[in-house]
Formats: sequence, C-alpha cells, structure tokens
Amino acid sequence: MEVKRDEGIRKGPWKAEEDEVLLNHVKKYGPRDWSSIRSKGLLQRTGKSCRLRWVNKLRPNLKNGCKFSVEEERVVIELQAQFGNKWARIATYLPGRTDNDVKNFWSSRQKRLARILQTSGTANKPQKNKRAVQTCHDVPASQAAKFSSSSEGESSSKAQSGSSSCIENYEMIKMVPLTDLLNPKLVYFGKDLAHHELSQDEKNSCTESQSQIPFSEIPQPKPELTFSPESQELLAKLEDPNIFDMFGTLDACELGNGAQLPIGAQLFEPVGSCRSDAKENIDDPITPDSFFDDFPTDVFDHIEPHQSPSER
DNA sequence: AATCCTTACAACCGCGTTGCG
DNA sequence: TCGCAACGCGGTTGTAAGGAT
Repeated sequence: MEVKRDEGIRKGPWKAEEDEVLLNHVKKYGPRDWSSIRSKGLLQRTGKSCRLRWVNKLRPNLKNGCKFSVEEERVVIELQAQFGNKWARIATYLPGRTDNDVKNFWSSRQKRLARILQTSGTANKPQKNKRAVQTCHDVPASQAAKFSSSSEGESSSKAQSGSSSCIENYEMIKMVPLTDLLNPKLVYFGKDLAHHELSQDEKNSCTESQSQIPFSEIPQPKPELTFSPESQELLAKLEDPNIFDMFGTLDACELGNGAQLPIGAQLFEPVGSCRSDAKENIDDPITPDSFFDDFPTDVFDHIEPHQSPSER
C-alpha cells in the first residue's frame, strides 16, 4: 500500500507512532473530536481515518487476528438473515468484532460459497483445477458477494410455502456455516433437527469451543427464509439437478425431502444491549441445546475429498 | 524456485444521518 | 428552517501472506 499525500493528508497503513498519538488523544478526550486531531496538527490524517483506525484496530478488547469461530459464524448468518447487511448492528452481537470484521468475514464466506456452487456447475470438476474453475464463472466473484445481501426490507419477506425443493435446498446452504456444509460426517434429517454422526471420541475431542457466547444464553429465533433478488438469481442456477453432487454425502437426497435448516437461530443479545428491538423478533425463545453443544470447531480439518457413500 | 491464485484484512470512499449555530 | 461539519455505516479496493501448481 502506498502512502499518498494530498494536501498534507496522509493515507495508507498506520505507523506505530501514529497509533500512539491517536491513543493519547483518546485517553485525553475520549473517542470523539476526531477532526481536531488533524486541526491540532497531531496527525496528518482525516478525522474519518482516525475514527476508523480506533474503531477497527485500537479499541480495547478487540479480537484482532482471531478467526471467527463456528458459533460466531452462525450468529452472523442468522443475524444477516434477520437484519440484512447491517454490519454495525450485527457486530454489536459479537463481542470483540467490528462491523468491518463482520463485513469482511461475510464477503469471504460469500465468495467461498459462490465458488462451491460454481464448481458444482462444472460437472463436478475437482476444485484442484483452479484455472478451469475460474474460466467457468457464471457469476462473477464481485456479484457472488451479493448473493445473500438482502436488505432489511427484503429480509422481511418470507419464503413462499410453495417453494421448490431447490429453493429450500439453496436456502439451507446459504444459512448453514460452510464448515457444516463441507463436513461429510454431518447429516441433516427431519424437520428442524440436525445431528452429527460423530463417535463419542470425536465429540470429546471437539468439545473445546471457541465460542465467546455461551449458546445456552442465546435465545432461538424463528427462522424466516428470505429471498433477495440476488438470491433469486442464484436460485435459478440451482435448478440444475446435479447441483448437490459436489457435496459428496451431503447430496440432494439428504438435503431435500423437507429437511430444514438447523437454524434454531435466533436473535442474540447485542453486546451491552437490553434487548430493545431484538425482543420484538423473538416469539419463541426455545433453547436448542443439543445441536451446538456438540459442534466440532475443527471441522475443516476433517474435510476430505468427495466420497460416495459406497466408498466409505 | 517461480508463478499464480485465494484469502484475509486494512483502509478508503461515498452517502446518509445527526447535531448545532 | 437552513446550511454546515462531524460522525457513522456500507460498499469497494488494494495488498500482503500463504498455499497450490
């Protein structure tokens, strides 16, 4: 990143000295009056830039450099469905995470999801051949990031009861953490239920969760499946009956047949909140203990090449 | 070893909102 | 009520690091 200087304004990466100056300012005056930092000649950064630096990097208790846990991913997925791309709002439910963190995480996740779906559309070509994959973009990565970027208004629309199974399946994929999606040992069945086919040993080895939010404290939301225009666009692609082949054992058969998402997802408590608007969305605060308690945090470690059931 | 590609992340930009004179 | 400045948010871009080929 190059450091530009326009009219004395410095851009680009921050130096440790600049951080120090900024921290001193916040110590003295609190996190405000950002513009005065430049007007006082303390830094050649815009107030905007100073605020951003503080919010995203210098604020206390940030989880810098710490990857999103599976539970955090679930929270993001659920809240994104509820609120749309209201990253700042979503971030309030995730201690130590900023809106930028959530936004970046979601963007990465959408790209990965898009890649998975695109790969499926290329006759199950192994993803190893990255160049082949890239030439088969039905949906550009830039658009892929928009797949689920439903707005708040759009989020209020419910999936129609007459939805095709493809639509249901896509919504399932969209709402399931990628770690779940790619875990060949994870089988969904039955309405609103999800089970792991893990041995007790495996469960024991995965009990240490990175979760920062005790799940027992998370009220469970009534999932409202949503269809943004972008999602509708993608859904058209999902008419391909081979779409689920790529998931190996987690194929169309297992995903379909009325299976529902294991989203007991619900609204979580925003950090420091006293349940204001969140409460209005909760009409059934049932706590689903079974699902998340056993969730392995290292599921990606278990991802293996696609295998047919007969191969196992 | 070199190159290409993906991913994660930091930072910027534009626009909307809010507060104040 | 209007205009302006400051702030906040969401979208986008650029880059470094690491992995794959």
